[in-house]
Amino acid sequence: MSSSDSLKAEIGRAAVTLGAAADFTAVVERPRDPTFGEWSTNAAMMLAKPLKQSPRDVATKLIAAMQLEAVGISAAEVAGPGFINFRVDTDALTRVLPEIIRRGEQYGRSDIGAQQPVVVEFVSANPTGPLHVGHGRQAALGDAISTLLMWTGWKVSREFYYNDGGGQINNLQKSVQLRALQQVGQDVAFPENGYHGDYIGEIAADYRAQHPADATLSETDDIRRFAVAALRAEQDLDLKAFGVVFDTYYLESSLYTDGNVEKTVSVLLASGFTYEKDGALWLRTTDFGDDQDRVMKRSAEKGGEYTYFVPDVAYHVTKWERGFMRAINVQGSDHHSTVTRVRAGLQALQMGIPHGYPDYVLHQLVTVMRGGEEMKISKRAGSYVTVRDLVEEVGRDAVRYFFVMRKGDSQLVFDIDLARAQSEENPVYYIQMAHARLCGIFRVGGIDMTTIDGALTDLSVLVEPEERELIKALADFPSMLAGAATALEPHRVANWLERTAGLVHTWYHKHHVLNEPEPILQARLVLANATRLVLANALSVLGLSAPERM
RNA sequence: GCGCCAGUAGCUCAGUUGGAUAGAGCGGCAGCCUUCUAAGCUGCGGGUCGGGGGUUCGAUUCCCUCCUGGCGCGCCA
Repeated sequence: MSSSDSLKAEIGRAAVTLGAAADFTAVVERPRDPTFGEWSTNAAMMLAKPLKQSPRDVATKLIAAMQLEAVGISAAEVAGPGFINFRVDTDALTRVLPEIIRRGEQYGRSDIGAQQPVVVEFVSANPTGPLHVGHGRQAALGDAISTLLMWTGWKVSREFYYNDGGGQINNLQKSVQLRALQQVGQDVAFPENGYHGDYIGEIAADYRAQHPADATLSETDDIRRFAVAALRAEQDLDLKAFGVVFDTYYLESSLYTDGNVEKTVSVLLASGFTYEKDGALWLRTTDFGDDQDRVMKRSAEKGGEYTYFVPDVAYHVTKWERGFMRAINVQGSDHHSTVTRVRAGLQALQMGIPHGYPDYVLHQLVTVMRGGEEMKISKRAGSYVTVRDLVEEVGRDAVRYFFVMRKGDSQLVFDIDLARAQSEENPVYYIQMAHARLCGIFRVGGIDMTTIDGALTDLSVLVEPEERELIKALADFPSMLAGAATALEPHRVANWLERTAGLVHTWYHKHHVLNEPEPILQARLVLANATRLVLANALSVLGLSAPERM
């Protein structure tokens, strides 16, 4: 139980003695201005109306009714329109430091998820080209969300869905085939909507070298398999460069071979929500909130195949049947039209899947700037920046940080020149530097940090304002993390890191540790060690390294 | 035309789920290295929170409406 929880409970108890409803719960938060104290509540303003008294009167009575010492409060005062500000005594404040060190890499973890299984699907790029910067944002975001959920007690499975079927794959196969034919001197036209990237020609050359038996370059199945395998291998390298590891790769093609598509179709047919029109099979998704009905199976003139929609629904059925009570899809906002469609398809099955299944985290697309010009991200035009290019140019940590430092809802301009120019004053270096500096204290002092646990140290000497602010930030880490996980918003971790790193630099600059009198030295070593640990934990949540020296 | 997202300092963006005098970084200006890393620190200036209504003790936050930008609206994926 954190100190704010016990304070909240005490406010609630006191409120009931004044006549508040038994289920009254106060809001306790950090006041904006640190001179107001450590905690603040608006309870008196919330109670003013039901109790028919002025907020300030309620506040005064509330304070009188509370047992402040019992919850570590040294002073309480009424402020403004009726806020109550609380001051925490130093002993209660510093109590968190030994706890942080004791829990170490576990500090910040909680069991909100109760070990329930959740699948987080992200990247899910078609194997038709290398991963571009948009995928990079998704990889950083999806990976951080997954880690956040793990930290808050969910059993997380990271999943990559490969669209290795459908028209784009046929397009890929044709593109490779035509490039191969051109390479052996045949005068064949290359379609405008084919894949124009240089990598297509490379794959074509590799195919010819490894399949000498296919002299006429007509084995389309072989070409398709070869091209898909080659691009999957490329994407794996991209992901490896980025440090993202998936638990499962789910192949769209397996939904056909395993019979899941047919099974889903038969259930939908039996549901009564399908109909035929213009020779095609439709699903009445408008019955479930979609803005138009969707084609399941194309008419004979259009090839008679299932649309992407059907295996997509079948895929999400497997998520449910594999035991994932919760599913989160991280996608670019250009796919947002699939949200209601997939949910509608799952509802039409009437198999007890919840209405909001799956959850979606949609992120706005990334605009890439280079040399002051916007680069068009188009796989078919073959002009775009890959994840690997980016990692090689600015480093993995910096790329990851830049992609998660902003809320997914806001558009992200990734100016490559700026990212490189900023590398010396990059926020990620600023944060990592704070960690390295703290490690430096132990290194220079010749002190083994593993011996600093604070269990028997007198921490009451940590009275400087900069120290109290820093300790509060460390104490807030678990609730910040829980909030970020609940909202699926990793950028909150980044914001916390920047703020806390700033507090570290301020403290470091103003107060020394080594060569201070023994009691202060010991107490500050405890603070330094605890801070170092929490910074490292926060960095690891975002998939960033915590260097001990830079 | 309809749907989703966004609009906050010169620029890039936060804003703890409705709280107090709206913040940070960068840029600008002025300072700080015999002291644990100057990859850093301190101070100053900078605002019609897109506009207008509404809800209430209280709105950047919730509702309505308009303006601007991005994305989507296929028998593509």
